[in-house]
Amino acid sequence: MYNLEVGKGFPILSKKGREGEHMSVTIDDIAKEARVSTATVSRVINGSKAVSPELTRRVLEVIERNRFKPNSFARGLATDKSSIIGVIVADISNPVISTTIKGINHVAQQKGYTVMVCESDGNGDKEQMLLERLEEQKASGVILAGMNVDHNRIQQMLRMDFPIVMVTQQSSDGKITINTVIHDNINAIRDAVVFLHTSGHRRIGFICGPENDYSSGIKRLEGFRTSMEELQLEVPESYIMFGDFSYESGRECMRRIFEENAIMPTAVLACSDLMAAGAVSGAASLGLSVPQDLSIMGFDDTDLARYLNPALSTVRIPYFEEGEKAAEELFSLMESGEKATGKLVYVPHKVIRRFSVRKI
Amino acid sequence: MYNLEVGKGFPILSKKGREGEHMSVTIDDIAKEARVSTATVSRVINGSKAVSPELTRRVLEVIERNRFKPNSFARGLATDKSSIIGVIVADISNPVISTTIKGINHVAQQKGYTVMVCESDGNGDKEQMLLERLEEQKASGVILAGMNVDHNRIQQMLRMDFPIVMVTQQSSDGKITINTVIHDNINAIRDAVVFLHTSGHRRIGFICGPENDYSSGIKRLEGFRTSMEELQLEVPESYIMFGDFSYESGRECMRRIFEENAIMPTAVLACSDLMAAGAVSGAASLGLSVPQDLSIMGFDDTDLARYLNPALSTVRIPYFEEGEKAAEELFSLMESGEKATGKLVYVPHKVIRRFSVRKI
DNA sequence: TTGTATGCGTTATCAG
DNA sequence: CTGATAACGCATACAA
Repeated sequence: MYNLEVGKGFPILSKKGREGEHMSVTIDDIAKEARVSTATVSRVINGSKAVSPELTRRVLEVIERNRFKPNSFARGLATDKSSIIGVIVADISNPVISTTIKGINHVAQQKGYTVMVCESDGNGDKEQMLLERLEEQKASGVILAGMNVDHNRIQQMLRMDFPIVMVTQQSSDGKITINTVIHDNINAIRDAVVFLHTSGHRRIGFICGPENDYSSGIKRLEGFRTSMEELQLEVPESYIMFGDFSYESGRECMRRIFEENAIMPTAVLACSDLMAAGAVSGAASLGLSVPQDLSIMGFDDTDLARYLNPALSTVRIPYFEEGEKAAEELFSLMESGEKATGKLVYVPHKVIRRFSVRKI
Repeated sequence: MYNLEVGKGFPILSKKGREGEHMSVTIDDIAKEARVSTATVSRVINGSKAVSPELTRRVLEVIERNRFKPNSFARGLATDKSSIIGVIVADISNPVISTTIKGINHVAQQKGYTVMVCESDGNGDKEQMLLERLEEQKASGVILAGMNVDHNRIQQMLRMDFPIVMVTQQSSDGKITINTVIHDNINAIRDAVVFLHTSGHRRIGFICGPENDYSSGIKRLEGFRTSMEELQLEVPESYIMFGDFSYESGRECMRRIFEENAIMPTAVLACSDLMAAGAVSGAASLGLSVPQDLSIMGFDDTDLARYLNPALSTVRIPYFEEGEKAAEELFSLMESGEKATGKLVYVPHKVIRRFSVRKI
């Protein structure tokens, strides 16, 4: 029963490989033991075609008993597909990013996929290299989380073997060709401004992201300018400072706002909780206490916002859900076989009132 | 030249697959175009055996020109190895963990490996499932980062196809069979206690991790008890509270220390910066300000420690380096072909003085 | 519904 | 140093 004839005249290898290496059980072993063909085993594994209940039971039993796991290389070789999805990020230890990854992971795991997290350090060449590595690995899809990419790179990416979706940031030329899930930066900032306005603030400073960051830099600044205008509030240019989302830059921007203005704003809106934290610290070192002397508002609603004293009023971006949706988009693309449909999905934000902004 | 005879009588397939699918260039294409055998191409790709300069040049040129990337499935099938290493963590958005992952990633990337990050949510079954998934993927090795595992599970793990190393936490039965890289919890806590003692504190409270956490719970408590004893300092049991490393638990523990003690400690040492942050907040809500009324010290030296006001004195654990070393250990295991050697490597800690502890 | 026989792209063995 | 070719384990078109 174990020696099915092989019609080619070469010797049958015994089950153990060259040097007693750990040979794992294969679909052939299962087939023989269950007295069916490998095709049948394959069918029950993949549920691809109907198999009689009797055989199904028998096969399943043998699979179970031998703890058979299909070899993913062989499977990949045969199908040209893997069950891995890649995620490229600039910095995995950034809380916003890791929360997004968590969301991606959550749905990927449910779908039986594993995610490969790759860090680019914000380096374009490295990013390209990782994309290629992912292509070698035959990733079924990839998600770019928090990456700032321009139109040229988008075009290159569209040529990859897998669908790509962006999350948290969108392509910088406005033409979204790659599917993207994102929060509405303009309206999120507008809502923050309105919140400040409602609290009685009229002179509002702004600590911005870098100018070369489309979604989180340019867009948010645009949101700030237009909403201030709508409210008919004036904004001296010296009320606007460009940081880089870091704590230190928040501190520095605060200092410059203080130094460059005879009349200080009564509130400062920062584009990340981290910069807001820096701003609070900077204000303190300038002898200003928050919120008595100055109100400060953050953005993101990372855990940090709650840990600070005073706890930060901020706008919550649901990064976990954003990651989940991105993964869902990716899977739907993978299922439809399309590289990109240009779909853009938004995730809702929400102003969170805590103690760093006071009513005046 | 393109039609090498095939001696078996079946038709030669044309290069395009069934439906104009994206067929990628294979080693055969390269071999034909460079007028050599696939074996030779394989040799130059892997540098496995000497190939004449002339052929090497020719092959390389063709590879370059066609942007040939070996198919990792085929390669894996032939070698039974992948260039994937798995990392299992409980919570990817925990800063301590993500920093460790960053370190792992750093060396893995250099070595040409990609890492697969899997989240277990601290769930044992899920952890087992992920381990099996990694086995299916033929991961070359896996790192357990910050996972609390007991002896039984270690034994199971040793049966996996790949070497495993633990980082940040060690096996809970003291017998280290799995290679691990870790910081010295006992001495780190001792150094913190000595720091407090040197600053004049004699009544010291302790906010501990959970009792079922071997490395970060039990060990640190042990460090606290023995070092207090060495210093001949008394510790009422009501000075010791068990948290779970969260901000909220830090707050709660602080409250209980306050409620359960007529004579308050002058300093409280928390086993994570996060709990220390909670403790600061808890103290504030009790009318105690830090460090005037009470000194509080953290552990880990996450970024949060610097962001807080007052900035936390704490003990720095170099998690990034710890991750790097773990990866290095894993690679050395992979190279030697051993599953485990029981090696234990320590990473140095350091007390960081900031402003949450005052001299008395 | 089930079985047979390839092909998938590499590596590695074994001859030259 | 080089070439021919048998695995590697699975999926699937084609037969039965």
